[in-house]
Amino acid sequence: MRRRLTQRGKERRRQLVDHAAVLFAERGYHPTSVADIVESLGVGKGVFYWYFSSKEELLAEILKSSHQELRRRQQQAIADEPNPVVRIELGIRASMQWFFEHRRYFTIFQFAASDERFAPVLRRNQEVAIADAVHHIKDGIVEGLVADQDPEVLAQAVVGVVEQLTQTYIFERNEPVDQAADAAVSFCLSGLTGT
Amino acid sequence: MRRRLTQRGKERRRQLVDHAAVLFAERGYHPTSVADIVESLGVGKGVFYWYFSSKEELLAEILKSSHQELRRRQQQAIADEPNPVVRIELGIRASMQWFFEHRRYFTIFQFAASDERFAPVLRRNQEVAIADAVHHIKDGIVEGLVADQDPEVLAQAVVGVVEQLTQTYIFERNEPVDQAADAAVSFCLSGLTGT
DNA sequence: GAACTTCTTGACCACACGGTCAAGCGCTCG
DNA sequence: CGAGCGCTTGACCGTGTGGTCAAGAAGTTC
Repeated sequence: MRRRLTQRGKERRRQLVDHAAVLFAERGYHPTSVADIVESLGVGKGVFYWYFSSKEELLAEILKSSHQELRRRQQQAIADEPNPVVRIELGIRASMQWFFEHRRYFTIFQFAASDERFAPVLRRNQEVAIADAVHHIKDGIVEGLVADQDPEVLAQAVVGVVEQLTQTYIFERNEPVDQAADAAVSFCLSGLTGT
Repeated sequence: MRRRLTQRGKERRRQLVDHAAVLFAERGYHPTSVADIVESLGVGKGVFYWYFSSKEELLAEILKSSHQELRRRQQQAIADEPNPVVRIELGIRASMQWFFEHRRYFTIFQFAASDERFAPVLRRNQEVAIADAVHHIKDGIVEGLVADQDPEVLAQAVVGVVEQLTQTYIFERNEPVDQAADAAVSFCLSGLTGT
C-alpha cells in the first residue's frame, strides 16, 4: 500500500486526515463511516482507499501526527531553559496551549485509549512524554529543587493533573488557557517540591 | 419497558450486566455484539431484549451501577473522620482500592467518555465526586490545613492524579494498590497544602 | 498525440449488526 | 389439572458497514 504521491496527492491525504479528525471528534470513530467522510468532502469513496488501506490506518495516522505536533511544541517551548523546574512549567503550559488549539483531538484520544487496537500506540506516545518529564525531574532532584521521590511517579502525577484540568476547563468549559495552566502549574510545583 | 421481574429474573439481569461488563472491557463496546453477549452465556437473543430495551440501555446501567458502588465505598471509608485532609486521603485510597478490584470498568469508562451519548452521564458522575471533594477541601481551607485557592480546581487536580496513577500502575502494570495509593496521597497532599 | 501514471468515480458486494416476533417452555397457584 | 404469566428460543429482517473494482478522467513525459 505504499504509493508514490505527487504534491497534489499529498495535499489530498492531509485534507482527508484533517477532515476525518473533525468528524471523529464530533461523532466518534465508529459512528463516522468512510462514506460520511468522503461525502462531506464531495468526493467518491475510491479516493479514500487510494490514500489509505483502511479506516484503521487513518486513525493511526491521526494519532501519530498529532502526537508529533504536540511533542514538537513542548520542545520548542522548553528550548534551552536552564532551570529544570521552569522547564516543567513551560512544558505544562505548552501542552495545554496545544490542546486549547486542537480541542478536537481530546475525544479521539479518549476513544483510542479504550480500543485495544489503538491503546498500545497511545500508551507508547504517553511513555515518551513521561520519559521527557522524568528527565527534568531527575535534574530537579539533583539540584535539590524537587523532593527525592520516584521521578516516574511524579511525572505521572503531573500528566494526570494536566489532563484532568485540560479536559474540564479547556475542553468542556471552554475557559481561557492561562487560568487553567496557572492552576495546573501551581498544584504540580507544590506536589513536586513536597511540603 | 418496565417489567415485573421475579427473583430469578433479577438474577438473570444482573448476570447479563456483569457478563457484558467483562466483554465490553475486553473487546470494547462497539466490537462486542449483542449476539456475542448472549452466545457466550449460552442463551437465546430474546433473553437480552426481555431484560433490556437496547444495547445502549445496558451500558447506561453498567455506568450507573458501578458509579453507585464506587461512591458507596468512598463514603464508607470516610465515615466520620473529623480531619478533612485525612478524609481526602481516605477517599483517594478507597477509590483506588475499588478500581483495583474492578479493573474492568476502566476501559468502559474511557469509551463512554468518548461517546457523545454516554459522556453526559459520566460527566455528571464525576461532578458528584468533585462536589464531594470540594466539600472536604473547603473544610480544610477553613481550618487552615489547605492552601486558600479555588477548591474546585484543587479537587479536579486530585482526581486527575488519582486517575492517572490508577491507570498506569493498577490497570496497566498491575502493581499493588498501596504503593500507587501512597504516591497519589503524598503528591496530592503536598499540592493541597501548597509549598 | 501517444503512452503511461496518478487519481477519481460510484455501483456493487458480502456480511455483521441491532432489533423483532410468533411460538413454546415451565413454574406457580388455585 | 389447566390457566396464566414469566421467561426463552432462534430464525428472520432491514439497514448500514468497510471495502472492491472496472472503467475512465486528468496530468505528465517523450
